[in-house]
Amino acid sequence: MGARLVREIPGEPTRIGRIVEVEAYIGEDDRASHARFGRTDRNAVMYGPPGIAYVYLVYGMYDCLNVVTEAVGFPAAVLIRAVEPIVGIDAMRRGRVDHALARRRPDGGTATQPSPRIATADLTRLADGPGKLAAAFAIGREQNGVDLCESSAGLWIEPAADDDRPVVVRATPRIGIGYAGAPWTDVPWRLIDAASPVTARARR
DNA sequence: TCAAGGATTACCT
DNA sequence: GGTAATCCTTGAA
Repeated sequence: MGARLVREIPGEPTRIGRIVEVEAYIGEDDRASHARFGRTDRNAVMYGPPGIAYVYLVYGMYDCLNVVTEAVGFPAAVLIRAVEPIVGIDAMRRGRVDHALARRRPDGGTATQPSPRIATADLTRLADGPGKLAAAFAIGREQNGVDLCESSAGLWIEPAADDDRPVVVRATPRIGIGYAGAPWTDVPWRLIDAASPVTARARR
């Protein structure tokens, strides 16, 4: 929380965002975790070393970025749910629009497809969800398995700057995991920076 | 092989 | 506040 997510793509401006919302998924016992069925092709990186990106597709249309945590052999990860845009705002907007365009079906007839209506004007809504964040930072499953502790893959995480605003942590239940059942639907493993304008509309 | 459903979002009422 | 969109992964057959 408060750390900086950095994205470097050749020919594009650098993107930097301050992490203000995350969720933790811890072990095979956690019925909300992708590791709940044990090791599979999809979740394999969760069983590897910490500091690695785990990127997966949700609902057939959005990618989500996680950071693997814990020791080798123990599956755990932190889902990055929202960032405050700091650097590369226009590139983030472009990422959102590009994602929306890619989602459109080819127009087979005369019907006009509406242009993507992406609310890119409001900075607090540019990357305020896991799918939006991945689109804004041009992150996809190609980044699954990259080392987030070094810069060679063009995607990494840095500590907060010394003069960054301190994080005010608020913990709540995780979002969208009703299938997990009690007690997993209630454990407060979602963390929010309560002082961030990005999380001001956060549920609960 | 098959059917079910999802760590979300945008758009509608 | 409700729900469609959309593709993969998963467990079961």
